[in-house]
Amino acid sequence: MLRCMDAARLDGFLADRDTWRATHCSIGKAMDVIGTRSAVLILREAYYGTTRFDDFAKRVGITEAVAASRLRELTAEGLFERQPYKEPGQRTRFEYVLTEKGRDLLPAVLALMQWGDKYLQGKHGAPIGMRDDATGEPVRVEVRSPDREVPLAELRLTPNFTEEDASRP
Amino acid sequence: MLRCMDAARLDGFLADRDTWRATHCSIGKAMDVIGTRSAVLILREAYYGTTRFDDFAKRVGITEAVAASRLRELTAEGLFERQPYKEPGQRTRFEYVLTEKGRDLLPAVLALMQWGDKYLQGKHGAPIGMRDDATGEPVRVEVRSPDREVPLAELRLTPNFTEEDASRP
DNA sequence: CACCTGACTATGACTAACGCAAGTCAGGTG
DNA sequence: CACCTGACTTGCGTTAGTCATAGTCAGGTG
Repeated sequence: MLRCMDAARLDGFLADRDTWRATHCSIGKAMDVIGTRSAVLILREAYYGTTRFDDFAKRVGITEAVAASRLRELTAEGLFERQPYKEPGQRTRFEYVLTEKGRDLLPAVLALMQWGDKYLQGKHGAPIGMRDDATGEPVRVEVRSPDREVPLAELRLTPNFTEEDASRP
Repeated sequence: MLRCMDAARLDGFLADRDTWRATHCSIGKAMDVIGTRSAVLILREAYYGTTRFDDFAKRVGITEAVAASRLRELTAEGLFERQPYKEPGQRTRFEYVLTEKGRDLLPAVLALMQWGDKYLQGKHGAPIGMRDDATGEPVRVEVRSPDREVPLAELRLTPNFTEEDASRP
């Protein structure tokens, strides 16, 4: 515990890591919602503009059964809305449209992409480049305070709950 | 495909979403590495400063068997290094220390946390607050170009590969 | 040298995630 | 009215992720 040169700084009773469990941790809860490969790839496709059932299955490369399960779950969790639509001369169908909750996962998904681009692509590098459509400048995902990017070692974590809560389920 | 008001802009042949598959996609590759709940929570603990086997198992709340598997996999993938250390009067043991590759996943993990704080915590809000240790300012994960935060609808994605690559395995 | 402790390994069982293949079903088209 | 198509559902088998419990193993302590 003396060699924490690359860890965040833990404030208050958080500092004694043996006295509390991160049971209400948002990271765990988030993983319960989008902890599968197919869920994240469906989100990716939605960011690319996909809205229809068959397109999700085809473009993600999963079976229709899996696409149906994931879309049902993600809709139940409120990341997608199932909306009726009607093309002329066609019957009414449903499409899966991102909600704000779904759109707000963009930083998480892009952070994964950015990491994969750097470490998992070999010499080819990023297969897809991201730019600001308004300015043409490259886009990155950053952990930052208003003025600057903050590295892990300069992050300070403070509890917003009491020590008693920490031990409860 | 006309209602893409909340999707990224796809450049070049990317625009015709039916002609290519995201087979080399970094997001999928990243999910192959950290697609499990236990892997992400182990990373969280590492960011909090944990380095020892038993502590990972205990603090994450997983069995030692699972901790052993995940730490083995994450070490094999290069996110952790297994380093010998010796406390005085103790025998030599091993600890799991984050590599740069592991540390670089911080934005992805914090993005999940930020999203979970907003949507999965009910009225309590974020159980843990993040601040810049140098300035005391709050810290956020952002998708941004040098000057500003970029929303999904103003992201432009450009291919760094050829149309032929797009169809290959 | 018996004991303890930290770091694992082993066994067994259950569930979730996934693929493949086939079936259903509603409504519009010829 | 037979057919087609998009949007699913069903059934089956495999693998991966997880838990619970118990066992091993190395080395330092008394």
